[in-house]
Amino acid sequence: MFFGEYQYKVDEKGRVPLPPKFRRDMKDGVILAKGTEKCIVAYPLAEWKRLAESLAAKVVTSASQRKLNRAIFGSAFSANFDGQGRITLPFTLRSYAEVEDTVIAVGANNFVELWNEELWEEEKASAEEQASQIMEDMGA
Amino acid sequence: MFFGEYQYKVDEKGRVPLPPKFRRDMKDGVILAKGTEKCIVAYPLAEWKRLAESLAAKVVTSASQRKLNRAIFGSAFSANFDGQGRITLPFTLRSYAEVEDTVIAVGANNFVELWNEELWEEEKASAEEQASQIMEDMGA
DNA sequence: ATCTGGGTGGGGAAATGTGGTGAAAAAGGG
DNA sequence: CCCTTTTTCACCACATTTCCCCACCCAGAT
Repeated sequence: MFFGEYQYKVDEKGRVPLPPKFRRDMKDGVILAKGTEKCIVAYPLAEWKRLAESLAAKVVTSASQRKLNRAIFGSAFSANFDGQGRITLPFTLRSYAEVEDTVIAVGANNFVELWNEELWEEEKASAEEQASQIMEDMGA
Repeated sequence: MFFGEYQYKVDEKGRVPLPPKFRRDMKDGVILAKGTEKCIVAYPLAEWKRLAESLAAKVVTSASQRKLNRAIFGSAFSANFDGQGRITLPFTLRSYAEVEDTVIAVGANNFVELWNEELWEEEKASAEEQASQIMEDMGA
């Protein structure tokens, strides 16, 4: 289970460390993919397989099946930790998430999200706003 | 399992490298065929055999089945990797998929698709749209 | 003060992408 | 049927990139 928020530098080669606690749950391998929001998502290998299977099972027609396959598998990259606990982010993903010299690693239960710093601040603010809105609705 | 998206050059002879990870799962041989969408599909030999058998089981039934068979088997070519990990794409397939001097190799679980760059961008956009739709329905 | 764990930076060896050359096979014409 | 021409395929060579390992620094704990 992943939680917490950590800030790291991205070096010239696109390498990013992940928190030691996260590494332990990802030592079998990591799959990187585009998030629905503008971020990079890192799944432990087992978790990603589970997700891919449950998605593949959903679809009926073969045309949409193929299309879905492309979306799921096409945007995925496998990554490994080096001796220092870093993974290299492919250029296409960095560009998509606007990750440059700083990255925020956010634990999100089954997976980890990697964000551009400013985009994360916005996302967090709006998430908290929504949360307090929901809380109010529940209280009333 | 194939996944990820890679861009390569096609040289004057129609040769295209595939990612090293893909090669390992295709070292027994590759079959190239027309995709249902406007792309080239590359199957590992084992996967191709499986596909051929499941088609052969249905072959007698209808005229449309026979047509499908001809379309698939008629457009199929076997290919081998050269010492540099490249395969040569037959001219008919290149022409069909509008592949010229650049190609995108996309992993799609059991097989690999080869796309013209612009056509792939279009396809990817619509595939991702569909995928996020499904994700929302699932509540993932 | 020393030791340990973790973040950052850099260098060197191996792997990979790309272009080219030559030999063998195929095709075509005499 | 044989010789010539063209095409195809496998191997060679280079430049670049990637990956893996080593070294340093900083902070907290012992």
